[in-house]
Amino acid sequence: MPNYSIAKNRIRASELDIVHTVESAQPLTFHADYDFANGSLEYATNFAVTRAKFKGGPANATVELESSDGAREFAQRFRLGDDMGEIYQHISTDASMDAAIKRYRGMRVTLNDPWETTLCFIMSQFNNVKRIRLIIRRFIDEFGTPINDGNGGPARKSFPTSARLTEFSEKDFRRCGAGFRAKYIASAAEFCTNNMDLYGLTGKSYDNVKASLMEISGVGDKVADCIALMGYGKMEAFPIDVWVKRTLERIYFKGEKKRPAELHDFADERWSNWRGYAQQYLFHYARNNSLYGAKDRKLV
DNA sequence: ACCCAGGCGGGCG
DNA sequence: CGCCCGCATGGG
Repeated sequence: MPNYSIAKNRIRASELDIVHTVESAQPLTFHADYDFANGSLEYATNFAVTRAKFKGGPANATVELESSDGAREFAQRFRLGDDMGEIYQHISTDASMDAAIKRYRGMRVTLNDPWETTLCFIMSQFNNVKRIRLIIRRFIDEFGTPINDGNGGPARKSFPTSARLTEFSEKDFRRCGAGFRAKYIASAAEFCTNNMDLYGLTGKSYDNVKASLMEISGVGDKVADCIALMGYGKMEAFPIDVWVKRTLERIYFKGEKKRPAELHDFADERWSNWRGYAQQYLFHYARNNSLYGAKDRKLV
């Protein structure tokens, strides 16, 4: 039985919780607008605007798109083809994971444009989610190209391509609040336009993709894993940020400090090829629980 | 005021 | 290799 179905502009999907998905700090949510009162999401992609309205509970969600054009892309972007039952079975290895899954059931890892993902996660280093959103929005405002959504709605701009950003300089990026990351972004935009084809990496192995990404200045182990996971759909990727590190140490190592390499090995063994999903649930769980040092928060 | 944030590159031992 | 440091900036 398929995990979702599309009929014209209506999508039915099991295990899709849009709220937790947009709150879990993935590239799409760094600039998409979600209206909590209406249960509607709006985002720009591929020079088109997609508007979606969500109905029903997360267990059996219905998504109504403004037009049928974006349906296939929506399904791809929210990974509706994933068998969440199978995934949960793989990653529910203990009481902590069970709790995270129970609380955030239906939260998806999203699949985003590789360059968009690269820029967002270069921006993420030594930064916080709220400020990443702020800076990314400024980048879209400043450097994005206007989209005619044919609806008379609020103006939208496309996410600036790497080629587009080569028309600007480190100084311009700094003006958007990128700070010391501005030089990485200038370098990455140039490199990804002239030296590396990010879109040519699709279909390569996780190890291959990650190694290539790490050739980009400003992309290290953690950021490369984020891009592999959310820009290429590599579920073997396990990004270890401060939240995930703290949480793993706390839950599985009695609070002892562990080096990333050891935590990578631990995750590989424990969650096998679905560790990307395990990571996203751990990350979101940690960020929303004071137990792990988080302050109370709603949407950031 | 002080502290932290989805880390990284470079320099040192 | 591993370790340590500085880094821009806005919000709690």
